[in-house]
Amino acid sequence: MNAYNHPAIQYYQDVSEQCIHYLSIDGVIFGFHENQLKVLLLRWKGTTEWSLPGGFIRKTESVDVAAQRVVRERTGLDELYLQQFHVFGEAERYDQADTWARTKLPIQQVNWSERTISIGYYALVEYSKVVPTPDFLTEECCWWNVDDIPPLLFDHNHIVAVALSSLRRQFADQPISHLLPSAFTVPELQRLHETILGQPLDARNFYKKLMASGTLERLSERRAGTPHKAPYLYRFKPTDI
Amino acid sequence: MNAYNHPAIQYYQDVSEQCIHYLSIDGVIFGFHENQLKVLLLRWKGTTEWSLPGGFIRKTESVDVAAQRVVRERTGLDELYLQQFHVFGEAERYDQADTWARTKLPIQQVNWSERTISIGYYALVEYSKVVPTPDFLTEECCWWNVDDIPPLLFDHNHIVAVALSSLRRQFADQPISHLLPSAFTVPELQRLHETILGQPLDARNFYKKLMASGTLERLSERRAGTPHKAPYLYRFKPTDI
DNA sequence: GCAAAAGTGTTAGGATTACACCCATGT
DNA sequence: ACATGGGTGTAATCCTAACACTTTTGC
Repeated sequence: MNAYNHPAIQYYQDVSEQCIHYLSIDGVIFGFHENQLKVLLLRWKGTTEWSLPGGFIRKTESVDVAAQRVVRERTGLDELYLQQFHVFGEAERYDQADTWARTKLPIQQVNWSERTISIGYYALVEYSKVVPTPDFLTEECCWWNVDDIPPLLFDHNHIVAVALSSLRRQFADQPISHLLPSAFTVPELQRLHETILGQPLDARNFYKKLMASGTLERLSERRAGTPHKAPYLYRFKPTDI
Repeated sequence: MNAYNHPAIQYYQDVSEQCIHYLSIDGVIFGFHENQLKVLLLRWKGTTEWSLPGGFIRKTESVDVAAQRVVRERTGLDELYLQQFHVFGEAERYDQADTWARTKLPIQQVNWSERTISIGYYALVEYSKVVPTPDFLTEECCWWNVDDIPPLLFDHNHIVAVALSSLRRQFADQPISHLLPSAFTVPELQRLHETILGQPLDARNFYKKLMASGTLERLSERRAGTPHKAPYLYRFKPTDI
């Protein structure tokens, strides 16, 4: 394949015609597995360089819909907890020449050296339901522990950091349901909160506060297949509105 | 003046060349005066229609800088507390035909019927320092009590509502200095907080909490020229970072 | 002097934190 | 039996909310 029929060229031509210039979406897709908060990253074809998934907004498409599209294409998931959290609008967000060189795209061919404003969204998804799927510019899509993220392309390390702090602020005082399956145990929820907060929590106080919130209901089953005492399963009460 | 030399035409031509398409900034400029939270609005030429101030982003300009520019041009102020709070990106945010008719612009002449994504910023400014200045499409710029805002052009009533709730959330638990002069009295600060929260506060508890925060220092002067007992002036301690 | 606002301390209640033991299960 | 994690109550502390009187000043 030479630079002239590189799939990026057709893609950027289509984007150029159909999408809004200078504007993009970056998605920080959070999952939770084995007591680790994870983020979905993409490895670019023929490189060892990683980035967040992203995309562009069609000229008549709602921004939220575009963000959903981005996340859906990488995860296969449709019903999403999706939250706009920041616009990254600096005139020089990163070293463009360096970054495009690292992607190994024949970017000279596509007139896409303009500056980009990016709208950051984060998604909270159920890890086990995700089918990580690379796009046509990338050859690998997989989960990374947020604590072990390598240096990313563009300013994506910064975007992840802002997403994480937004997530922490937003859920400072409410239980997070979206990263777990609909039925879960209290200790599982506690591990999730501990991971996001980055500090251990007292099991008794956690349990008490949770019950006081009145949003949980205990199911009749317990979590099977574990060693030791089988914990009860709970779910969030359906909100009847 | 006919439609062909309407200043809007030249403006939109310039914007079209120099600025990013489909993207704009709307500014919710908050002030505080006579125990009322106020917002700066513009009345469009030859109409009784009001809107928020707004503007466009130059192709190589940081979004924050563009927002500063918008606010500076309407207020004359340069050092601003400015906060990005939401992106309004719905595909159909308002009835375009209706809105453009209400502006009485010869908008058929300017090819500007495209959809717009708007980045919302709010600014907290010192009321007395503002020189409200209309732009070339508007003939009046003045303060409105947030509680008395008329039906605005575009979806600007919605934007104000979101700005206000962001402001309340953001300052749920910290004193707001930016809407008052640098030296102020505790009762003045209390009125401000009461106005933003929409509920009365207990003076003793307010005072205690404020002092406990350790961020205030009492000046030697008192507020002169008031009837009754002269209150002490305070200021926020300069943060030595 | 009197009306109006400023300035301040104490107490009660609610929420948060700290802390320890028994239970169920798989090995 | 024992190792491992689950499940739960009580007491101390801190924070928040309620509440009233004296001081100052202009009129």
